Amino acid sequence: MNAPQTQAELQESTRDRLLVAAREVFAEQGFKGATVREICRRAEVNVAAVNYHFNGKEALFMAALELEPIQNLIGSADETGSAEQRFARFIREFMLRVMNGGCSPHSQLIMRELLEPSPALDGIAREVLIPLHQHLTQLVRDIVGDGIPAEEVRRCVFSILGQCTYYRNSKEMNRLIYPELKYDEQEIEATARQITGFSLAGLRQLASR
Amino acid sequence: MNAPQTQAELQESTRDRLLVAAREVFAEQGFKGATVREICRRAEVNVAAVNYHFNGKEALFMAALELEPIQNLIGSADETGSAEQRFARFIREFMLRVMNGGCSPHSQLIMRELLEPSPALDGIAREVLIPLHQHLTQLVRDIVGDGIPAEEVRRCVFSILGQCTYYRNSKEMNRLIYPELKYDEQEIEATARQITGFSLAGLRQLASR
DNA sequence: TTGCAATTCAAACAAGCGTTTGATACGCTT
DNA sequence: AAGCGTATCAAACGCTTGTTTGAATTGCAA
Repeated sequence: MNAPQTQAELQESTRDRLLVAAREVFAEQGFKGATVREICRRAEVNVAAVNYHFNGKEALFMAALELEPIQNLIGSADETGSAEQRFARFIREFMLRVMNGGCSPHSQLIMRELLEPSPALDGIAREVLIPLHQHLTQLVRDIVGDGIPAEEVRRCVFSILGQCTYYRNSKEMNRLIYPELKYDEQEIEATARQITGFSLAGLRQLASR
Repeated sequence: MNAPQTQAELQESTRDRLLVAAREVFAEQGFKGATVREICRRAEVNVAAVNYHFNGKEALFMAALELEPIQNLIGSADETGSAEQRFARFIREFMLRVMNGGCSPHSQLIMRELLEPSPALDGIAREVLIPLHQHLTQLVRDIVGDGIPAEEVRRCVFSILGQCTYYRNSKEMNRLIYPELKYDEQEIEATARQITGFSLAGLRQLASR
């Protein structure tokens, strides 16, 4: 029974190849910029496959999103240690997933969605962004204590997420300004430490008021 | 001689109306998402006007960019006061221009370019982003002193710009998460204070090492 | 008024888009 | 081998895109 049954299971199925290619192209070009023909060319399948296996470009986009990886980041958070330690771990995990140095285009896709709303924005907000904000808000609250107004905590969450996403989103642009900059794992770790240290300084200042 | 000479000067010229509409639509939809027909519809001109007065969509985009306003932000910087005071003023000025609460779509357009590279990216980098980074780098350097390695200063600049751009770029998304959030002038000022305070804490920590 | 260049316009153009079609090939059961 | 549902394919569909065309209109000088 462990012998391959069908040709579809021998070689990676058309459907799966489509999903892989779709994530790449959508991440690079956005929903509008990506074309069905380019996706199919990269997946080496016929254009009609998109409408056969999914139901059009939009449904393919939804399927390509696969929100679980980012959801896992929040769900599987290590709850041990001090608030600051948990915060540092979270930033590191987040950055490793968000920068696509060896990482899947999932995050790139979702990050892109963050600023170029598409038909999938609602679902992403509900399943990823709101939990993300809630998780980060709790982490910040644990650090600054209960004496800080909610809107200040919210702004801190914005400041933290802003730093994280900037590195991802302006990669292309930064390459023009700092051509020598490489985004290897070492640089990502350094970036995570920078964001952690920078943010903790801001949070501690708030906590000490 | 102060009487209006031509009809073109009586009513706003076709060319100018095109530029205004183009800035709006490009800012809202990006270069790829914007359509010539939509721009012309809003400007109430014929579609052929784009290719008559400019030379196609791309040239219209370049003309619509008008980099001066952001360049002015750097050029006309008030150089009085301490480094921290200059930094605070800069963040406030920057945020007021970047959030389009009553502001022209110029900044929105340029900010959009920051993450959705278009044919104009090179020019923008040369004329706006590099001076912006240089200016901010100098401000940071003035605060942290000369003892800090250049790459750490660079990461600080990233952290600061990240905060500034996040508020702009994830406005749409944040409306889904915090529906009650309004981006009036008061909120923008509060945001600028948050970014300033948050960042200064991080910079002071670095300076004290 | 006449003439001329600049401007505007409706219409059409070729190219690209997402999607549909109908035929063909394949894998599996009977 | 025949039959059947699944999967693939080239081709075409209808639509939108940016751009071009050639005629009509306008503004101004002679």
